[in-house]
Amino acid sequence: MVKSANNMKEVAQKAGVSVSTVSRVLAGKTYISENTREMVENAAKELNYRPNVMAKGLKLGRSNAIALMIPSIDNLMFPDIVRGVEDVAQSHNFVVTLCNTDEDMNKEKLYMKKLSNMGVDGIVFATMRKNSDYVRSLHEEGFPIVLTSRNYDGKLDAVVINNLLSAYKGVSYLISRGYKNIAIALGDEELPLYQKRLLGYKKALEEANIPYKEELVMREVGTNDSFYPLTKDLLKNHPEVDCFFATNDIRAIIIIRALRDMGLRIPEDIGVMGFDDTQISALVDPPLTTIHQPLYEIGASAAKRLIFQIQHKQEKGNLALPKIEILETELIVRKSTK
Amino acid sequence: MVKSANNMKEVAQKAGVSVSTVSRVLAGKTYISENTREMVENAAKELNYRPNVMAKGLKLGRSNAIALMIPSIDNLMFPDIVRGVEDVAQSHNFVVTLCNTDEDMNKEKLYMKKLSNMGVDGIVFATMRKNSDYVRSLHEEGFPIVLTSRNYDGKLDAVVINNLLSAYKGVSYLISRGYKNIAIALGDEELPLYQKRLLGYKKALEEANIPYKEELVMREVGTNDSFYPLTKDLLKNHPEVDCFFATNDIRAIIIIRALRDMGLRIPEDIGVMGFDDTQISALVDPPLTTIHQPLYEIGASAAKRLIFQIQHKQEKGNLALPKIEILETELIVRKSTK
DNA sequence: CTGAAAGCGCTAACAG
DNA sequence: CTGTTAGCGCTTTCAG
Repeated sequence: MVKSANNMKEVAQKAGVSVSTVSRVLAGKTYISENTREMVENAAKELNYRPNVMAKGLKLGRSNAIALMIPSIDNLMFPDIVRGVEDVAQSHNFVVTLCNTDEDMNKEKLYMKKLSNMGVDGIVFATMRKNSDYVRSLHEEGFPIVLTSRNYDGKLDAVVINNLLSAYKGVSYLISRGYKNIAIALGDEELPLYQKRLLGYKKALEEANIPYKEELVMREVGTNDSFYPLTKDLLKNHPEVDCFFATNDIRAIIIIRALRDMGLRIPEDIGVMGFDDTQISALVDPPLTTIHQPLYEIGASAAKRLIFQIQHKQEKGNLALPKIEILETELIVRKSTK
Repeated sequence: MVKSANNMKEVAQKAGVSVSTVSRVLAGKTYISENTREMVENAAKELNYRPNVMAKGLKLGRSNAIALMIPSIDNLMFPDIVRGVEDVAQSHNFVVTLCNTDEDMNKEKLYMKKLSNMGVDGIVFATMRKNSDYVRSLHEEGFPIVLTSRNYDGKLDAVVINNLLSAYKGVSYLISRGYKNIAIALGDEELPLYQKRLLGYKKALEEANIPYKEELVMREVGTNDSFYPLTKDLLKNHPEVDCFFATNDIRAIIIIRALRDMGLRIPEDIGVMGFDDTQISALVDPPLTTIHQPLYEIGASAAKRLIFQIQHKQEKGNLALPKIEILETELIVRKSTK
């Protein structure tokens, strides 16, 4: 195999100095005579020297890479989070490895096994679940980890939103607009974020003295698409429903489709509210009234915190105490509610 | 700093054998007595041994990672391509580093500098431009590279679609539906793919004996948003226009918005066709008639080819001759045309 | 200010 | 079948 034939040794030879000198000028931390510095820099440039990432990493005990675990980049929640992560990673001279897990724990474990020992210096998990113990034990070994969006318990760093409050704000708004019989479309209830959104919904109803009815809670069976029949069924049994609070934008879109196929107009006949404010929500018809999550900032903050932990560990030998960062959401009123 | 304290040496000690033996059983290629194999495997399991990616990479001269350069993951063209790349990478035991370049050559060069020497074993570029000479020279050094979507010239591997033919098919369909005055919304004309789509448009017109009119060509100024005023202006000056052929879906959506704001109904009053068939095109109103690009397959094929080249180089010492792979597109008729 | 030497963790001859 | 040894390319003492 043709070797890359481009290393410090060659630069050293060309410049007529030792490898250690080359290392020193390229690191640029210590004083070097102006003369040799120039020689080395020229030699490096002429040979188009590019440092060997692996060698450096092996020696220094770090890779300058972080990983980001997400369910799937196809889910419109994640492109913005990824951008946030990558932008701050880049500005700190880190590179990011993207891992799509499809919510498959085995896939995730495989990735972690491959990456945890020098593959990356830390991991952002947007995939945390109740039983992700392998994540916790990796953290206990002292491996830098930051959670986003999902489960968190105070033991690990996390950057999240206040789901209860956000749902509460949304549903309160609906009530303030005169809606009285609001159904809710829930996601995977194993995830605390959906439990919290349900709680927020309940709280808003309670505060308005609207009785909570279990029958108005739509629970996903399998995929998002299940909300299509669910919506039709619900409305058949409860024609009094005048609004749907969907716990994400895709569900809102599916509900709208079902409603339209029943001959209903949005928002004239019935209202629909989304959650997340992903890229599509402004583009669909009608543009969605929804709760904006600062996705980019979530990614950016998570990466910042992760890199902080990586450096902390590098310098002090251990991780800093975990911190939960809560970012603000915002109600975005568009055209899917009256 | 607390070292990860988990290496072959420890496993070897615990198992009472030498490091090379550990290496051998863990590699699993050569015969080892059943006895020691078991000892080693147990020791490894008990110590939760995870191989050091960097050490292995340095020794073997490969990282088992590939990079993917894209303009931005926010652009809905790319999530599917990324999934395609990652799925095949994963199945070949590679990991993928995602690089958002924002079409910024300096950012891209920085990434390449950082990744080219052992950072990754090869790169998929979805960002190729006329003047991306640094990509070509990296390739000439023998570095595995595959292009997608953009420029290509036969010197580098590429997986693409036939843009001319696809546009031709699309516009021919429009003509067959009775549209006679079709405007076109072009993208960055430095990119051959848009030149080709224009050519396809022209060819379809020509074949139908419809004269090509330069005035019906809308050229982007700055961002996609420029098509909003552009559309209004065009229609003011050319009220005879009965259809817009947009060279991507986002542009189609913006045009639709402009048209609606002028009081026009789609498709009753005027038609709009998109291109790409990204995730949103089925979700917007009206759902877009568009040209489907097999985005996932593009990513998957590119990754396959890249890994092939990496292995070829590994085994034979040089790259295989470049190959251009052309994937099929498909006309998707939805509701934005009559 | 600079060179020699050791070693990060792993694999691959080379012996035996 | 297994141990010893060298070395991947780099950084970092330790001398000088």
